[in-house]
Amino acid sequence: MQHSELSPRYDASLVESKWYQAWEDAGLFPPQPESEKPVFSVTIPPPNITGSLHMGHALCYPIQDLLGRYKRLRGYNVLILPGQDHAGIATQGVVTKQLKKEGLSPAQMGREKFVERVWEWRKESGDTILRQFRSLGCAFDWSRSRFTLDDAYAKAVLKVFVDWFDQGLIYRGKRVVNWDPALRTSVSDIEVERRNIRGKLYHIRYPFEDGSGYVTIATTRPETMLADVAVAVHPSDARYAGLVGKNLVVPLVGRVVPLIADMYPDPEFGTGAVKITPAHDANDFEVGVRHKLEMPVAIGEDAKITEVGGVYEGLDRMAARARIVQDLEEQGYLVKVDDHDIPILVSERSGEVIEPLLSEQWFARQSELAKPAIEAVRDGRIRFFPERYRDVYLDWMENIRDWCIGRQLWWGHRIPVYTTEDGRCVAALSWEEAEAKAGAKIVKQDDDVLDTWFSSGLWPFATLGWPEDTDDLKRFYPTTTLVTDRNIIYLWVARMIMMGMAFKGDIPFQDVYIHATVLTEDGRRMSKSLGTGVDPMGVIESKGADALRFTLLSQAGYNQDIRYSDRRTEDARNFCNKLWNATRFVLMNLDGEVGPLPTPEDQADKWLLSRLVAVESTVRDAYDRYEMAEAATTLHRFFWSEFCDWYIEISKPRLANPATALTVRAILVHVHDSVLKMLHPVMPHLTEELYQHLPLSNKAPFLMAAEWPVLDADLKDDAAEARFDRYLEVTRALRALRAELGIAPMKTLPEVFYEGDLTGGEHVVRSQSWFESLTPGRPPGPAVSTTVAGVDLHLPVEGLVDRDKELARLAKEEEKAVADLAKLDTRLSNPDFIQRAKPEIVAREQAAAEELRDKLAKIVERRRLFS
RNA sequence: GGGCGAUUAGCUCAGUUGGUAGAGCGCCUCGUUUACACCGAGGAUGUCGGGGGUUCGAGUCCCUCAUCGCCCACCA
Repeated sequence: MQHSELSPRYDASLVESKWYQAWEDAGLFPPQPESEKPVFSVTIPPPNITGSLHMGHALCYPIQDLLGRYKRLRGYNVLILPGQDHAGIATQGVVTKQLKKEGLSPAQMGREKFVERVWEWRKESGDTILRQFRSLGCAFDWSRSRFTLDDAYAKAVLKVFVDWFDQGLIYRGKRVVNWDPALRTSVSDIEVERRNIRGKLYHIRYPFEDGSGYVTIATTRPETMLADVAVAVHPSDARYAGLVGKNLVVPLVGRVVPLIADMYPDPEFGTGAVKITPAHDANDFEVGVRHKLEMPVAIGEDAKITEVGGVYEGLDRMAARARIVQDLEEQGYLVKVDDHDIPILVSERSGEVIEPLLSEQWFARQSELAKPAIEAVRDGRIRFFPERYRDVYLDWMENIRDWCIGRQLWWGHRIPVYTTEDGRCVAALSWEEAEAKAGAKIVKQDDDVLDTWFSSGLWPFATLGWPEDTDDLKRFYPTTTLVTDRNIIYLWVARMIMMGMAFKGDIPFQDVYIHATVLTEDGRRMSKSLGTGVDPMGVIESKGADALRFTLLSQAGYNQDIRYSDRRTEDARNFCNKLWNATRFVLMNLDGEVGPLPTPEDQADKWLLSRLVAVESTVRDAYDRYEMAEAATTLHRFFWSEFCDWYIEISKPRLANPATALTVRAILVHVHDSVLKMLHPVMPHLTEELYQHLPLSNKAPFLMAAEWPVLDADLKDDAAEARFDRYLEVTRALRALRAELGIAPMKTLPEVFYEGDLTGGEHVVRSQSWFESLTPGRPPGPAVSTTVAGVDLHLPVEGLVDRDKELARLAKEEEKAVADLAKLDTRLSNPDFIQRAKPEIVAREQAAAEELRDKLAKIVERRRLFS
């Protein structure tokens, strides 16, 4: 290909989809079928089919793509298995909302029709997500894509349920659950958000049945008194000594309830007496169980008062509260009302206030399952990155509670429990199997579906074909790495580990990388409803997927938040352009194929190759530790500053010289090639395009399928780097001197003089400070001078120098040197420092002080010349 | 109430094992030279959240407080 094909400006839209298609056509996404290579496997967190991808996804999935691409380059056989999650509650919510706009409701349609409708939506949303993954450049194995509600997947889910059921790990029980009255389903503890709101604390008088006074209780939810079955006090509470066992009458309701003693009430709070409503409060439920109390339900699934509430029946919970408070007041039961901050639970799915509600639910016992899952993390078979999340996980697992696995929804895996004519329950894979198993006629299947996380918990092995003992399962399980969000450590990560240990007897993944949350520029949550979200697809359209990837990946390490800023995408876009143009420069200066890498003789070559070895090692190590940001910024800086700003500039005169051109060309191409490979995991499309233009002798058909750079460690040369840094320092000093004298940058001047050692770096200093010649010694005529890194520099001037300005410049130089020297002298005159600091530190400081003294003497001399 | 993270230049962030504070953006000055103005050169800018302590030496280690964020927790 000719360089003339490259325009002076990079246009991502012309490049990205082209290469994505080419990779896919070349079959580079699936793992190689027969391969001796080590395996790297990932099953991606299946996104919910609730709409389109957001900025968090634009970080999460490119990280996984980055890892896959990196490992491919490093010689691994890579599987990145994609898919989607049916996301029961969330999806049912989305579709219900859509139906509402059409004036329809799930209830009207019936279960079957509704589920059909959700499948239609699944197709639509699924396609959108797929398209977006592709535009992000994710090289996932689409041929193995899975959906958590596919037939094969469902088989795995049912098997797990039936096994656990038969082992007695799944049971039906009455508990107070988090009831979402909007979605009419229970939701798990980890899907509700605790919020404090300003509310009231009502003090209410409960008279004794025998008329001997009353007990005052405090409550924030007076409407629940309709279902009160007791009043409890702490057994040690002296105020109630002798009263326990007597009966009280619940006001308005008239129910006669006992005063009981229980450890639950806190004598310090309020009056020390608590009304007990087992059906509407989890704590009260525990008390109710301990004391074998009745558990009437006064607030129903629709959040309205039930027939238990007598005259209040049919009122909404909020309206009921108002009425009850009013009635209490009128009838003289209300003692006082205080302002009080009260905690409420809000459903993360619907935003509705959760109603704690007693209901019959399916539960899975967790404590036994947790044990091996705790062990696996404790003994390091599973590692968390960043490590701090290990403790977060362990804390939760060690206090794990039984898992309410049933949801009152239609969209999901229907619970495979069947009831026989004679009222027995069996779990089975199908209706027929249930009849066979029970030896009786089945009359109905349970109406509920499983919590979505029950099915996603099987993801790392169900996607690979389990329960069949497939080749994929043998080759790719346990997977290598899980990349996900910290919000679902409990919901998902913990469940996968438990289920993997239980059904595969082995960990589901070795590493868990928890990525940062993407926030807005001012640190707020990105949310569609708040209007603070930024659409990743818009960024891709305007600046390209590689620019977006670089923006996010260059901020991804062990941090917990990332603030997304459009300005950073501009920088990333500019970086793309820089890479593009550097390639143009290299190509313009080539003449046919380049030879193998020569042994560096020149100081500039030694320096660049030594730096390359260092960079490669840093980048490889950073990728290995999931420090994507470190890798990306290291490459950014190396390429822009060291390769472009210095080496390319230095190479310009050397390319014009036939004696050095061949070497320089080979090094330019070699280093450029290495950078493209190392950067490919971050910016796959652009690097592929540029790689395709390089005239390499051992070129792979695709950069994506190439090999990670293998460098000769002997090229690392610390002495050469230190020496070269001095040339750069001298060059910068000369440029600064010119700038201070008002001489235009890059305008070549005839001659500059120097005293000191610049052996091997003369061409660097001369060309980069823009002089025709760099002459040892002092100039015959007048000059302005400076000293840096032990080298005296003299720039001849011809009466053009403003005497006052030059004196001012020297005064400034002197002032700085004096200040620096004073600091050093203070340190060096401290006997403790001389005695206790490391000798090499002391020597360094002494040498620096010596150099400063020398410099000061010279400045004094130079001032004399101008005064 | 407990745990975790953050606090460094106007903004967004780096700062390895303690050894005289860095980058990008923005700002000021200069410059279109045949890779790139989505560029190059030079420059200005910091009581490293506050207070203690350890140390010859602390942005870095220890204690403590403050502010912001996240997670966990049964106070009616």
